[in-house]
Amino acid sequence: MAAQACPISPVVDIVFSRWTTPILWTLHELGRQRFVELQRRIETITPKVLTQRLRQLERDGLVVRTYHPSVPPRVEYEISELGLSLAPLFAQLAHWAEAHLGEVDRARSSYDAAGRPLSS
Amino acid sequence: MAAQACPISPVVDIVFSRWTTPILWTLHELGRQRFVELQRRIETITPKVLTQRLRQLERDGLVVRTYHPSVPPRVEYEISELGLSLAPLFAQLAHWAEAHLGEVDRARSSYDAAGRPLSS
DNA sequence: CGGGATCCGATAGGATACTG
DNA sequence: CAGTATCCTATCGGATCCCG
Repeated sequence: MAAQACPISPVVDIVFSRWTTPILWTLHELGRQRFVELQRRIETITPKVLTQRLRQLERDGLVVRTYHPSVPPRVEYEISELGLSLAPLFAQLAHWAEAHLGEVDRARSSYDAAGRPLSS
Repeated sequence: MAAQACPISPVVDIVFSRWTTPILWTLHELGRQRFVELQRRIETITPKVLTQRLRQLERDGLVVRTYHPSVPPRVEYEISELGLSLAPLFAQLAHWAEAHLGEVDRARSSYDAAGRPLSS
């Protein structure tokens, strides 16, 4: 479902699909966590969607799921080795954000200010 | 529409929303291009969606649109200065892809091979 | 607790025209 | 050429209930 002629599309689909960044970020910052903890951290996500995304991340090898058979059951999620290899990438992303997000905001303001005459 | 507790979500929304990577990549690799050229390069995108994404990228200041009033009209798109600042990020992404995409594939295979007993 | 099952509405995005 | 307009579908994601 990606777009050709772009070698990074596959990675983007894997790493930057919906909700994956908050999940990976949370796991990276706060370490191993249980399902409810993740749900509370991310706040706006529903259990259903969280499960979907966690399964996908687990399948892609970015996250490790550990099941503890007990009563009540306990399941913990943590970043895998492979997931950790994304850290520098995320760091650079954060750096870009800090450096250039203001410019984006300004660009938007000026774009919205000029009432797009669709030419010129 | 982003998720809290994750400082890079805003950037992801801007840079890695659907179709933006192929568009930015194409413009970056092949330089200034007209609408149809982009459409042909990306192949699977429809004119409507291409317009939407280009407008968004233009609004965010990542792409510059130049309108040449002539018959037939000519419109050209190119990466902006701000868009160019993403280059190292894309390079690192490509690098990560080359280094780790194989592991993702293997993880998927092994996940699919084991018929998920949902415990263990 | 950690989900799965089901229903359901919103919306992104494809297909197919048509125009300045 | 560079889009816009219209229609229509598919997928996403929210809400709710339930189960081991």
